[in-house]
Amino acid sequence: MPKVGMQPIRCNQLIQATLESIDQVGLAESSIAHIARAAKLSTGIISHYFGDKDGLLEATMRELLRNLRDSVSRARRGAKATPRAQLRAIIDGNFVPTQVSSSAMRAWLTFWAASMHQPRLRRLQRANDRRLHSNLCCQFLRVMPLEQARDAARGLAALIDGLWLRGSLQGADFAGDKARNVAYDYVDLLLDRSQFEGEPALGPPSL
Amino acid sequence: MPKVGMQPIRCNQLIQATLESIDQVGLAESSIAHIARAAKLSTGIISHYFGDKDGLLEATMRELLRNLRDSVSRARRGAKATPRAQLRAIIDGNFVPTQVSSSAMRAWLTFWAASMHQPRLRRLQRANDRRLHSNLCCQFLRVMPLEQARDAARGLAALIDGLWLRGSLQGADFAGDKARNVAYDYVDLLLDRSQFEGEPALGPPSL
Amino acid sequence: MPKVGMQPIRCNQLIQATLESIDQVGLAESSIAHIARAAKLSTGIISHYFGDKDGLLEATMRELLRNLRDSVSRARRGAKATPRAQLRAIIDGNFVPTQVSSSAMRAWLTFWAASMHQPRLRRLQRANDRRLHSNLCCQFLRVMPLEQARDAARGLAALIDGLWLRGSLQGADFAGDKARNVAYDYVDLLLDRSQFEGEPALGPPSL
Amino acid sequence: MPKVGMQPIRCNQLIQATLESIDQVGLAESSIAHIARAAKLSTGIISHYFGDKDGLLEATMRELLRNLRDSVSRARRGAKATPRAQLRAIIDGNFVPTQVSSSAMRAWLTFWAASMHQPRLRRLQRANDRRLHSNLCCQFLRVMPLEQARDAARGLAALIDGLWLRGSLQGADFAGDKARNVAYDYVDLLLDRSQFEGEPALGPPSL
DNA sequence: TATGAATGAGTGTTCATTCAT
DNA sequence: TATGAATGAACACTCATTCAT
Repeated sequence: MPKVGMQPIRCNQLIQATLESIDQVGLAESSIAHIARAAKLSTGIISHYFGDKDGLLEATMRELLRNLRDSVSRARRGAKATPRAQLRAIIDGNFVPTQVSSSAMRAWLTFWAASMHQPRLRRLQRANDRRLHSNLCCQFLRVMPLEQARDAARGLAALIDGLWLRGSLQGADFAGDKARNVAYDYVDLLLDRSQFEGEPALGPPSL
Repeated sequence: MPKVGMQPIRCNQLIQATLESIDQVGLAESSIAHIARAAKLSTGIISHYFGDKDGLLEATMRELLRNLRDSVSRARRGAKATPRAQLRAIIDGNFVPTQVSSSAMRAWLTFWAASMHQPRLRRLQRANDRRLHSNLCCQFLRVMPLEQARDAARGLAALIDGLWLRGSLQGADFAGDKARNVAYDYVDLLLDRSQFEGEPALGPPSL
Repeated sequence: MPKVGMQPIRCNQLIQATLESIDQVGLAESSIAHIARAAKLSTGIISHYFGDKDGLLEATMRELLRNLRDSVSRARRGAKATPRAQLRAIIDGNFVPTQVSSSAMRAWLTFWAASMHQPRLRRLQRANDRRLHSNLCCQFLRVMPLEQARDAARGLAALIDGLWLRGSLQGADFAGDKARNVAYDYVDLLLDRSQFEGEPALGPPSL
Repeated sequence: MPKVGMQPIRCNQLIQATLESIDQVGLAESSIAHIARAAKLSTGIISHYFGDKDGLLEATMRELLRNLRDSVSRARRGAKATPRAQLRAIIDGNFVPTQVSSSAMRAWLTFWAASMHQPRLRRLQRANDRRLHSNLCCQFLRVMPLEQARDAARGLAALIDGLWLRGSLQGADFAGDKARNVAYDYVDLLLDRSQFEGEPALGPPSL
């Protein structure tokens, strides 16, 4: 019998090495040889487990997305059920230290750019995007009408992405707290106006 | 036959071909041969005018930045001097149709990503970034204290970038109007709170 | 669990898979992985039984040659002892259905080509070639002088090979009957002339 | 202006190097690097002129076919118009020294084998095959009925191919004269029987 | 006996760059 | 000024082979 159960170990090794390589030299310079060297494995192992380079990149992006999803889920579970608390939790999930490390943010920007011309990556990005929008919209809908909620979700999603984008363009590790506060503040502005001006869309504005 | 005065014509031809190529196949697939073919020129001409490929890319990014700067300047000159009008003008300049064409936005995201690991491009991106932040901060400072103004500028800059980012990730041409309105609304929220809550930082709140 | 007595079973499995792979995708594309997959075995087993890929190929060619030899022997044993009958039997042995299947003929042409630059295969091919020539020559010698018999054998051997070659270059299964008749006819022409013109080389022309 | 008119020179250099490489180490070992080295050119030049390796191989096979076609045409033009003379001329064209050099014959067998699984090469081989058959058939038709002529053509074509095949499997340069005589003899046998036995298919048997 | 994980040399191909014209 | 022929290093990927289990 062959060495068994290595698959998840090797896959993770290679995905981490890919993230490391993208962080350090960028996707364009992240040759298979470079990644394999970073993982202290041979080049052949990549096709063995991922078929080809695109397979590894896709798996790496999936890992990134899964981490984010988990991070947001965890934050939301730990928060109260009010719209404000839930929205803050979503923001928290997006700005926990693991997500705002220089390495993670660079990977995000890299995959965003790559997804423009790679259908597989694109699909992943779109699905993630829709989930974020839908999560935000859901919460806003509890306190404002549909059209307003959509715009609020669009704005908050853009703000989060924009904060990330700017984070990834800074070399040093990014001031996650500062970013989070900017987003918190935006949520407050949106919710406070809603409470002040209009009627909640569904039920009482139990903020 | 040594034709003279071809330089600006050729340079522009090549820059436009680069943008076209990035739009259509992405930076990774934009080989010199591909760009030269799109420009209907030979490969050799690129080193002739730009030294090497990086030179062409840098020139292309400069062109992009110049266009944006011009667009913002034009919008601001046509606007009233109030903070709100100036902020809206900056937003307008960022969302005029030429800036929110699919082609332009893809180029932006591409260069953002590339600038992470290319010092030359990075410097350009940072300078542009600082100018936007400073422009926004300047206006916010007229109606709020420094710390608040900085956060407001940070937030608005992030929102603008985020709206662009999301625009470039959509295949079709991007709903510039919708995006602009989201940004307008954010400005309004920020300014209105400031007017309501506190004293303007400098002079009367002549909004 | 060490199963015993698997060797001949596994060897045959692998040889058949090799022939199948050569038939379907050609020798150039017949990687060890491809062959092992066709045999529903692992790649490692090949070196276990045959040392390396060349060993497997050699064994496969030997199998091919043994089949042909057996086929000819069987046909000759079932035929009368006259030169004409024996020559026809040799032809029959070369054109029985198992030998003229598309799969077998493609394998033959493949190994012929490979044998040009692989000493081991070459030796096998030469030995086989000599046996055919000698068998044919032997029969012709009974009815014509040495020099003539040699030329006749050379011609008939070439005709048989040529019919095979053309068969293997046709995609569909090859018209063995047609081919056999062409060869029969050639034998008749050679023998009839000999009977008509000259004295047999050895003994009476008991055709 | 660039160095001009190099294309035919380089193409021919590369085709000759391909033949040389196939002769010396076989197709399987004829890597692009090996061929380029033999041509004293760089590897990149092959894609420059032929697109890829398959393009070069196809061009090489075309060259081989063109040489054969020319050789046969030349021989036929220099021969009398009688069926026998024309058939001998076709044989001559197939066995002139350039065609029966070790190098040429090995290339033939190589391409025959390769054509089994490469549609492009296959098409070339089939076209060539049909031309030979049609040429032979045409001549036989002048002295025998259609069905007989077809079989005669099939037989002679197979004999020619078989003689070549056997030639290519011999290491040393091949006895073209001997081979030619065997084929001549076959033609004589076929024509003489026809003259003796039956009526010519078309017109008087002006052999 | 049999597996398949792992290797790394080798392949075809692409590409930025150079340079003679 | 402009070309495109030519280079050769770098790339992703394949593969026969080895070996721990």
